[in-house]
Formats: sequence, structure tokens, C-alpha cells
Amino acid sequence: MSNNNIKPTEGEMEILQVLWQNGVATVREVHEALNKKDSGYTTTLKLMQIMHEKGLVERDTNQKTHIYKALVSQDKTEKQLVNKMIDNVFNGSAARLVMQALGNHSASADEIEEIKKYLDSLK
Amino acid sequence: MSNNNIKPTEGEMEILQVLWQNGVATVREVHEALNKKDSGYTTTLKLMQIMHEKGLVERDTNQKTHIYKALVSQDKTEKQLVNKMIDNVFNGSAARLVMQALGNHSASADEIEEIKKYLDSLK
DNA sequence: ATTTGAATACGAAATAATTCGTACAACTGT
DNA sequence: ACAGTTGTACGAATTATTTCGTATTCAAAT
Repeated sequence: MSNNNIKPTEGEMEILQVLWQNGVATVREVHEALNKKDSGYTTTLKLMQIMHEKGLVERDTNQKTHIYKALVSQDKTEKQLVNKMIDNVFNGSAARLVMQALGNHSASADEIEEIKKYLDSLK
Repeated sequence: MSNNNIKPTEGEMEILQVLWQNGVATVREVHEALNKKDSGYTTTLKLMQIMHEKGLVERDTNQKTHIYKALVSQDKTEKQLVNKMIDNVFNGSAARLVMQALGNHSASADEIEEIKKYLDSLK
């Protein structure tokens, strides 16, 4: 079993989003991408340093301005969080989560088609 | 807007599960339903008292042993959490969450059928 | 009546997560 | 060279959440 049983906190997830999106990013880039008017730059910095300690990200410190990169895979992390929600909130029923997600956010017709195709491919 | 923008914590969610399941329950019933070997009875009690302060549950204190009941709706709470996850984790795409949920937890054939039926009913 | 067991109340410790202040280092432009 | 800007480091305060210890109340059984 690898290092991968770490559950990122909510703040960490926000940062990971940006890193997954951009590939790599500096602290400032991340901080501006999530434009939090309610917390300062050093907060984002500290969070990213902690993520580094935890092994969630790596960084290139050759330049003065460090460059960060996610070390955990987006797919695995998403799976982990979704599983947790299925267990904690939906008593183990993936179907219930799915329906809640769709009934709710009113997915577009296109999205629904896509999902049906996906379902067929599963059988 | 009603009181309903409260996000239950993880511990609170576990308790709500039991209350939604049972309709009503005592602290002991809840504590035993979630058989936590790692935390004691008074922890569950305290949590439920806090939930009462927050208005997540109500309780009948006519008997010595109080009877608790959820005040927040299961459906609304689930919607709230799922929405949050769609936003925080899946950049607003319900479809991505759905696929992650299915690919992942390998839903049973029955579940998949159920979901397809549901999708058809949406159009 | 008294003991015993099961319940609540509640302060406070322990843990986790976020936020900030401030010191210092490195680069930039004058 | 040096003032100003931008960056990292990191301890510590703040806030949220969970956990427990202990006092007290109530009811049932001896």
C-alpha cells in the first residue's frame, strides 16, 4: 500500500484543483486562481507548505519562487472522496448518490446522454 | 431563507443517518447503531446535544431518556452535500461525479438499470 | 430507605484546520 | 549601494470538531 490514504482537507482540495488544472503553479498563481478575499497570501503559502510535508505535492525550489505540482492523482483522489460520500451519506448506495446528483443539479440533456452511453459501456 | 444553511460535520452526519433511518432514537440507540469502539457514550451524547443547539435535531424530554428526531430533511441535506462536492471537487460537472461514482464503486447491474430508468424519466 | 444503574449536563482537554504576523532572503530598478 | 518589492519560513493565535471526566438526577430493585 502506497502513501495514498491521505484525505485532503477542504482547503487542500481547492489548491489541488488548481494544480491539476494548470499542471504546475506557484503559490501566487494558486492564491489568485482561488481569489479568496477572506484570507491572505501567507495562508495559501502555509497550506501548500503543509501539503508538501504531507506528500500531497512536490515543489521545485531551484528558483526563488517555488513551483508546485500535485503528487496525488486527480482520479484516485476523486474516487476516494466519492467513495467516502457514498459510504457516509448514502449508506453504500452509489445509485442513490447518482440520482441525487442528477435530480438536483439538473444536468443538461447532453450530459444525460453521455451518462447513458457510459452506463451501456459498463455492462 | 430558513435556518437551513448549516453544513453538518462528519460526526453529525453519522448521527443523522441513524435518525433518518429510525425516525426517532435515543442517544444510546444511536451510539449503538454506530458501534464506535473508539469513542465513548458521552461523546455521542455531547454531539447530539450540540446538534440540538444548532437546530439539527429536536428532542422530547418528557421522559428521563430523551428521544431525538432529525429536524433537517434527508433530501435537502444530501442535495446540499452533493452540490458542494460537485462544485468543490468536480468543477460543477454533475456528469463527472456520476461517472466517478459508477466507475468506481462498481454498482450492481440492478442499480445500473434503476439509474437508466431514472434517466429516461428525466427527459 | 438505600443502593445501583442508566441517563443528562457541561466544562474542559485534545486534536485538526485555518489564518496571520513577522522575520528574513532574494531579486529589481534606480 | 540601497530602497522597494516579492518571496519563503515558521511560530503562534484562532476556530472548529471531537472526546472525555465528573457531577448530578432519576428510576428501579433490593
